[in-house]
Amino acid sequence: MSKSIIDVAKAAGVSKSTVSRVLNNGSVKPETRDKVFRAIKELDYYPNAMARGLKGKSNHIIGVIIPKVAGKTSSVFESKQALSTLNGIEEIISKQDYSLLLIFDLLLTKGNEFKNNDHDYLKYFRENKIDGLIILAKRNEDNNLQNAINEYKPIVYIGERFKDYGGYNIYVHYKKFNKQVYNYLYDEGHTNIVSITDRSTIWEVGVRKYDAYKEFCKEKNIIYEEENIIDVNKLANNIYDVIEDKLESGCTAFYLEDSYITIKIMNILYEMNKKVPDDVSVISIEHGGNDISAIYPFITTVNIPNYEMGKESAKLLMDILQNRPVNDKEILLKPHMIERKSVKIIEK
Amino acid sequence: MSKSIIDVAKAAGVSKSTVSRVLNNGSVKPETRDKVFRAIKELDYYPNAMARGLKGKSNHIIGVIIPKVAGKTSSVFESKQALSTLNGIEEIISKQDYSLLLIFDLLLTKGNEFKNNDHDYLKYFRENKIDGLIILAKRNEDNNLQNAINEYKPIVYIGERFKDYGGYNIYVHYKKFNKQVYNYLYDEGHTNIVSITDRSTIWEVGVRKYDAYKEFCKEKNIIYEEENIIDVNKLANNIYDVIEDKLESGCTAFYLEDSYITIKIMNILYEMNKKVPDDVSVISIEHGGNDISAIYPFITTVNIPNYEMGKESAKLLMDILQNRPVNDKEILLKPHMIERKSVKIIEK
DNA sequence: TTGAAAGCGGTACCAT
DNA sequence: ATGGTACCGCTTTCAA
Repeated sequence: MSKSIIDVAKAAGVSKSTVSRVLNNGSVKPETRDKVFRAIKELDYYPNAMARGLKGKSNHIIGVIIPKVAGKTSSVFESKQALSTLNGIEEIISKQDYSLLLIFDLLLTKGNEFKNNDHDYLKYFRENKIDGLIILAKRNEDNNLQNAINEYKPIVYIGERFKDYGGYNIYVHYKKFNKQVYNYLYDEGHTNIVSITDRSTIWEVGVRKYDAYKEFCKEKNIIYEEENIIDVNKLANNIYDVIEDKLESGCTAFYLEDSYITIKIMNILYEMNKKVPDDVSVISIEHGGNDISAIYPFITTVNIPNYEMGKESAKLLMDILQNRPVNDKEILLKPHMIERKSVKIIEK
Repeated sequence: MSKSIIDVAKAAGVSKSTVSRVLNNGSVKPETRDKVFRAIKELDYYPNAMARGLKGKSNHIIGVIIPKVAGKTSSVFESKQALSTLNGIEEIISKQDYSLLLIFDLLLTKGNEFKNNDHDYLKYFRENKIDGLIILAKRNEDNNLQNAINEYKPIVYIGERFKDYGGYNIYVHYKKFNKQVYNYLYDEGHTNIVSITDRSTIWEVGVRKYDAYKEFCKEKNIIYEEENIIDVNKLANNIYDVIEDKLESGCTAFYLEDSYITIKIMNILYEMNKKVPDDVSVISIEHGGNDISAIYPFITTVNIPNYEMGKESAKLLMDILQNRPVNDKEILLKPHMIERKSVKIIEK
């Protein structure tokens, strides 16, 4: 049988109000406080978080909404983006004695776009299960979020800039950095660039590649070819053929989405006996620290600060929950490139 | 302002008892039920999980204790073991509309062993935050667990066989399978085998290698050399030298702990211009599906069913929580080896 | 089938 | 500084 505050009160010879005060750092005479603490120890008493929550007290749980892409074989816990972000969140959260409630939200594919499941994540607020929420997902089309920020407890959205949102937002400018990558390759002499991307990723990185490429082509006066961005989800088992095709038609550089794709492509290039960067250049995105460079130490990569995004969002949330002043409701983080030896300089 | 059961009762023109009955599938006249549901919809009412929990009702949250190894740079969300297991858990849990509360437990290093932090994970039960618990950790020395199984809600322990525990246990026989690996290499003609392992992993796989190797040596009449098991945590930056050393002293096969170590060693062997398996044989452990074979398609691996362990443990927990009959309190799962082309047959 | 009321384990206000 | 008590939102028993 579990002990209640009344048991403690009896054991300590005080009223339950006093015990409550001790528990909540109210003003209590030191001796009384000691008595109560002794009783708590003796009885091995722990306050019931549920009962506390009833009065609107924090339960020290924050929710993280993690998108699950329906139909994708690889699951949430295999996405480097999500994992790095969770890492960052955990780093902050666990120091503050908060715990993480993972809320999985199914993303349904709808043509080329995603649609959030009707699963209503806001119910976790309504049910009072969480004190705050971090959302890692495509949510630009999510109207609920708009209302939620007024109605409920704090919500931090991680991903792209959420226009007209007005809530807390940690973001990276995906289109911009994608363009920077294209420009970098261009400056090294590459014009026939093929991206292999993954639109079914949880964030918008892949999606923004299209706009970036379009702008890039326009600015550099290159003919825009839609097939120069390949969505792995659309490829069945013919990646090999597609790569071969692209190489034959003059592609000099591959821009790869993540470690999974990079590994796949590197294996294929190896089978083809193509050398990087002598035969073809390669540039990749690292979503989780050095997940690519650990395997291929010579590949030039762009590092997306997912870990930092997680960290910043958790910090922000903690600040809000603990009534510390918040400077910026929106924080922009920037990817950075690490040049290694996988991009060949092509003389023009 | 959030709505309460009383608001619904008023709107529906019934008493709050009736609303409660509707919510909990008590017997209510169909028309009344309809009225109440309509009111619930209209008001956008959600029962407060806290208030429910107060009466001992399930809150549909299960906890997962995840060990964090203190001082290790790589974090929880980078351990393939933990991730695969979480994947399995998530797979089951989310179908049943439960969510996961992650509880991070710091593991302190104490000489060669680990010691659990004084962080008391049982408080999550005492505080009524969770309905059940899955523990992924080294806990063989944990006495609290012993009491906990009687005192609290269901706990499933994943890892090794937990002797004299009496609780729910999903396990793999680590020593046995380690020995099978050694025997396999022996049958292919290898006797000078070096393991590169990681004792600071969250589970006992690495630790059991020592016993396995000892037994193996005894049975096969090989001189047991402690330095033939190398703990990466003890190596500073001289892995390269150590590998070179071992190769020079006649080592014909490396038995590698996980994908991180495998990647590291493969890179070093590449630098040394040593070919696998011509110059040296390699066998690795996959903790997360094909995390190694995706990168090195020719490496022979042993697959530890972490995903399945997660799945089984979650199933078990769900069965218990939902009062379904439970057949086995202990479930043994078995790793399996996939032979590829990284082990050379040595003629004697 | 339904309603009234007690109680779950706390918090917080009002007295003393 | 401490105690008494109303109340948080819900479940459950008892009576009607």
